[in-house]
Amino acid sequence: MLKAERHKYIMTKLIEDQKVVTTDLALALDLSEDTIRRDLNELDSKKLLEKVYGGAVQVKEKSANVFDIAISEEEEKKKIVSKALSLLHDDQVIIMSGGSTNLVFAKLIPSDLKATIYTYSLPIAMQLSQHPNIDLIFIGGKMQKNAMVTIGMDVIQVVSKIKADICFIGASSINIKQGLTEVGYEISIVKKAMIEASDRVVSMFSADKLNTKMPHGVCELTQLDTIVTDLDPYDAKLEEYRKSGVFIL
Amino acid sequence: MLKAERHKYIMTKLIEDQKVVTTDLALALDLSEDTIRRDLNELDSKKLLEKVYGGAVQVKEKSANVFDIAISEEEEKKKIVSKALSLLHDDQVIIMSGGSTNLVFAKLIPSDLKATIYTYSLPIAMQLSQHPNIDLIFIGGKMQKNAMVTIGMDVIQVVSKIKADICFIGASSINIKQGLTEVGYEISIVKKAMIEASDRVVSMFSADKLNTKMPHGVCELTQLDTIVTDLDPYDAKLEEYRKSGVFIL
DNA sequence: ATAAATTTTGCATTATTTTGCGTTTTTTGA
DNA sequence: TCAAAAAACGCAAAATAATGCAAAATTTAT
Repeated sequence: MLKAERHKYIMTKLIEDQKVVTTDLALALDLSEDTIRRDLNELDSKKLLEKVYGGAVQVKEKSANVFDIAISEEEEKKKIVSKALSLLHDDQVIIMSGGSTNLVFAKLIPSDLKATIYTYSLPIAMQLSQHPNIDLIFIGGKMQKNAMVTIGMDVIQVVSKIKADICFIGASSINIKQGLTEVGYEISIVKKAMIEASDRVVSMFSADKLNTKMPHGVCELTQLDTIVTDLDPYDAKLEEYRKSGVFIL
Repeated sequence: MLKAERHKYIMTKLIEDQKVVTTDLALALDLSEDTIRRDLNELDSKKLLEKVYGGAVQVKEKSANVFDIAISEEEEKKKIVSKALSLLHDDQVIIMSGGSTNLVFAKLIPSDLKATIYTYSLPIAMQLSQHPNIDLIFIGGKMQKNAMVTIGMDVIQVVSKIKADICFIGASSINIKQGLTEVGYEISIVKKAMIEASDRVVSMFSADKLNTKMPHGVCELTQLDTIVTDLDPYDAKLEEYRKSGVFIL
């Protein structure tokens, strides 16, 4: 009996019974348990089954839940965004861009806050739909799949008609000379529109974004009202930003 | 019996009865209580259950995670929607309403399907954003939070401008006389617009929705092209629906 | 076709895991 | 507070797995 045949037999048996037992297989195929174990190990390393003590079971298909979004350094980001909670007040009209920092922010928004929030980020909208007192408006359009945000003219058109009190803009990169810059052209346009539509512009990001640059400009430093980072506001790294007149939380 | 099997049995039993009792398990599985306790401890440390004096109970699901959406009778719904997969073709323009049945459908859409899909459901958009070949357009508007869908005039306006090949409409209720009916007025309006915008109208639902009624009418039975249920198309319960001319999958 | 090289297999040995039992400790409910 | 039930602990026996090795089988090269 060929090894390939055995493997096929094992896999068939596994589907039939949801499991296979080493000793049973050795008996049925008239082979030593060692050989069976080697087969099982091989199939296991190919992820075709999961070897367990005494035999093997079916691989539990990782439910690959689309919905649990991994946030890197969530604790770090919590520290950043919690500083910005003081900027929130009842009856504000708020625009939020996408990004994991903003998502963490959305999680921490107190549940008694009464406000109107516009966003074009799917995860943020999901999060905010838990808040009973927030009027949530999702800005529709073509989805950019990896970032889970809508982009394009539809988004711009809606954003440009909003009169918001404050907007929270995630940042890909920021530096003294170019200000905020973005990887994607389309996102940069949307963020420009957000800034136009808002009385106050807040950007939250971790310090490693400082003094970096991306191809597409969003706005000058002077157009930002407030930036929030994990650093102390009086940290030396923020010296030049402070000089530019932007408020640092 | 393999340990993996036992663990599976315990978890199943736990979901069935909301709890498991050590002595009962030892009896049912014909093992010492020590072994059961060890299993329970193991599953507890994996956070799959919570061990208590005398047995174990379900882990108090951290509802903290907004993103895992519970779908009741998911397996049942899979059976329904998989029948409808044959209605999908490349290059179609599709509109999908919300609802858990449609969400299950979205999960099963083959990843090589090239199509344009419009939806106003957050979870469905999240799901479809995993599909590399689908052009996804989210229809924005005010969020109805519990259903995680957008509603209102903004939605209607966008939908009414779509020229779709096919739309998939979840159903709250259906009966011979009134056709499709909905709990919410706003949703009923949106669905009307969907039907107007589509060449072909498909509704998927489980048989317990048959011959029930909600306050707000969506459409007559004759406006539906296809309905998909868990029943056999020639089941007696569907007799009258068949007579009305609607195609039954 | 034959010899060499490689792979596969089974066995002995050693290591690891699992399991049930007796005992002690903790928890529960009266 | 006390007694019964359950859990934890240590331990030893049994089952299973890993490892090294040599024989057998298969493949490859000449």
